[in-house]
Amino acid sequence: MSTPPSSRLLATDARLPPTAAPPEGTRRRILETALQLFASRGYHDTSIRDLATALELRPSALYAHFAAKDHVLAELVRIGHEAHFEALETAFQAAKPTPADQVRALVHAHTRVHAEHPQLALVVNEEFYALSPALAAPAQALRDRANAMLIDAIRRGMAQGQFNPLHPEITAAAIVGMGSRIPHWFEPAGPIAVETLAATHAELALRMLGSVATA
Amino acid sequence: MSTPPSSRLLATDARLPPTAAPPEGTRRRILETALQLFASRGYHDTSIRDLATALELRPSALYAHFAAKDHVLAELVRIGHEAHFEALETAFQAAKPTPADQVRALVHAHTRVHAEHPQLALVVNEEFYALSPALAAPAQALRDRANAMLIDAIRRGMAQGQFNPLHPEITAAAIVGMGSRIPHWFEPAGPIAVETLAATHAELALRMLGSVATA
Amino acid sequence: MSTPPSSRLLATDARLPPTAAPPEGTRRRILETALQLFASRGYHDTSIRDLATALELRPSALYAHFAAKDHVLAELVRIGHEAHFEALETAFQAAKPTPADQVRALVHAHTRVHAEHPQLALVVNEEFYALSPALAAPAQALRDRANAMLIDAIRRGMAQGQFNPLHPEITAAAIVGMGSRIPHWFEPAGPIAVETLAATHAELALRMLGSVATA
Amino acid sequence: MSTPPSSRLLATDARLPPTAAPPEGTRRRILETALQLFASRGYHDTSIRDLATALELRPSALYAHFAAKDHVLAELVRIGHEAHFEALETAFQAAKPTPADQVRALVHAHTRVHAEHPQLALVVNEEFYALSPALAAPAQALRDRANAMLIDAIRRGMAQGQFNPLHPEITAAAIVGMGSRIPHWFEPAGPIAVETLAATHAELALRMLGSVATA
DNA sequence: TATGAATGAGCATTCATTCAT
DNA sequence: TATGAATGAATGCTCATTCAT
Repeated sequence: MSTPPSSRLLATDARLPPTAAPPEGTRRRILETALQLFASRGYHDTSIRDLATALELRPSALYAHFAAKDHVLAELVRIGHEAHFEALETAFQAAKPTPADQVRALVHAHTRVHAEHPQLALVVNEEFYALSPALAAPAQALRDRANAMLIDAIRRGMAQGQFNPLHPEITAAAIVGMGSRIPHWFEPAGPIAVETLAATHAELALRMLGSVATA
Repeated sequence: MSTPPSSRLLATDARLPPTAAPPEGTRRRILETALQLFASRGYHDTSIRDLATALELRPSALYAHFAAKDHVLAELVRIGHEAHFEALETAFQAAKPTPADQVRALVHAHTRVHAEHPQLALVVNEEFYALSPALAAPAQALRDRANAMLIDAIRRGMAQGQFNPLHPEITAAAIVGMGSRIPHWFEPAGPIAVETLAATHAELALRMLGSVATA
Repeated sequence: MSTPPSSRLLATDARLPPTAAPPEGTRRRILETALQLFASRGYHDTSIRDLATALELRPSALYAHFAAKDHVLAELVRIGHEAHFEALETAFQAAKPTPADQVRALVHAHTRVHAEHPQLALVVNEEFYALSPALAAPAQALRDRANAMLIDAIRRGMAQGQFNPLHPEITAAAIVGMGSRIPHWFEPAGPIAVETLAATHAELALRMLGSVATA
Repeated sequence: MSTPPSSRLLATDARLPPTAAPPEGTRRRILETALQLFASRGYHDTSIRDLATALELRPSALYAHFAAKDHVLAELVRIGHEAHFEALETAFQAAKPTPADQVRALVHAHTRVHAEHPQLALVVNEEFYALSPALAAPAQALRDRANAMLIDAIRRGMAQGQFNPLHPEITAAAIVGMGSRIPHWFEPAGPIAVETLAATHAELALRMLGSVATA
């Protein structure tokens, strides 16, 4: 028998993004607490009992709010993807219509969402695979649309001679990946401000793309 | 009751790196099979019975080779870290002693290891947290040393005026993170060659650092 | 492979003493059935499955009532010690305040408890060691207090010249031991009445002490 | 999860009586080590692995010496009963042919055996029930013959008007029981000498029988 | 004699879930 | 909405024992 594992992520409070969030009440409390637990110990290592204990509720009480354990995860994944997609869409629409500004806006928003909601980002990115295809489908659709926005901007930048990536697919994957890694090292209460991180990631993306405006 | 989740990673064979690998025999077969299962379904969603079934062995037989389930994971994590560290050290020593060449060599090696052993990379990066601190300690030490090699090269490049990163910490995290993301999107049997990926990541890293030689 | 062992004790019903007993319900049924099984086959040779089968319950149902197998034993040991201690205290208070009468009352009560609850006596005396120190502590404290009552009466009898034991410690151990042995040979449904046994043990104790009143 | 239980008996070395003992060698070492473990933790709580570990042997090695786990216990029980019976027989034959002297001799020997071999006495008396009837039979026969020797002496003493027990069966059980209790409280290295204990128990027996010589 | 690897049954316990209240 | 009691399947692991070497 071994000592219990260390936690994956120790952020103090697991907030749900205001938009796309469910109303106040027990259902919301369940989601917030599940977010905390799934982020720190993983979906499969969190039992319904653990969740109920943290909520000061009996396990059976949860079934008045969610049909099954994986529906709780599915709802968190849905919320995370919707908040992410809305943030990207809003940023994109507010950006000047040049590829560089659009990429900057998209990466900035992408980074903010990950830095401001690290637990949700972790659960969305790393526990996603625990969902059955049916439950994962809506989220996957949003994910594909978000990726398409970035890739489209990159293509236009290349077509206009503004971007000069070494390899567009690899570069796009690397840019998106910067966001996914945030919960693993970035501390919201640490020395780096979220805005600094977002701005830096945006400029890094342009450097990676060989943007003529930046080079 | 939901349909079973889709697999996280569907690579055909889970190879162990030749160096730092255990000798042939049942112990080795257990590690290879566990690697496959842990990579595709996660440590917590793989039972000893699943592992035994895949090995055509009885569950109790595993305990003649490993003291407990988490010792299997710990061994995989150890092997992964040792292979990674050795690859980086070898590449570093073979590189010309300029910061740019050293960064290029380190990122190239880092990328190769992740692309050639995606299951091991996934388990090492994403199931690491399931280990107790005691079992995780040796791997953590190697990880810290590997990170230090890259950060040291970056610092020297900055001191010599060769690198001009927007923010060294954020940039270092982004460079290292490119490797960690590989198993999530890169397919060894796909259209991009490992060598292309490694070379591209290396050049991307120099762009991110604002390397004068590349800019 | 050998034939199964014979039972240690085959009394028909395992009753719990009315005082210090838990209320009716499943928890009580578990204790009564566990008492029967622990007495006849021993704690370590009784599995949770055996217990559940005898109760016509599934093993997992027991865990709604007791945290672990050893908590069932600990509760039985607690009940046994409390009933024993209460019986001794009551008998002591009702006795005339002479050492001889007090010893007679204590040994009489001690004997009755063992003869009327042989399964509980057996479990308390012979499975006690299977408990961890923490779970055994409360019972041990009561045991010490009960022993002290007898030893104190013996000392006073000696001081008053009423008892003339060959060796007080050995004699006290022998007197107490008469009770512990009861479940091993005495049959409540047999030819000797409980009252006869208790009265005889009381007089035997006085003989052993060389009581002047009896000699 | 509970802390491990305390040991039932903590005597330093578990010796086998010289008579009826097996020859030197591994078989003997197994018996001695098993005696120690069975006495301190009980037969059912001692695994073949525990035994092998204590012997610095592999579990499978034990099967070259004993057919099964319960054969080890059966052999210990046999040795214990033979040593006990021989001691009683020798003492009886050396005693003067009066009932009082015979009882004195029998109780003296009975006590010595229990005090000098407390682990064996414990295992013989308390783990006996773990044996199947077939394996227990030879020991049971010796036990019955030993009891008969004492009861016979008591009957003769009564017939000759030398004993005046309150109740012969109860008194006989109490006398025999003094021996069985010894391992539970008597410490060979403690302040009471074995000879003192044996002599005291012998005189206590005569007091209990209302022996005219002693009264 | 002793070993290492394996077996098949069994262990205590936990799992997600149900259901009458 | 929430509970207490229960379920049936599964969990990681240990058991006594076997057997080829």
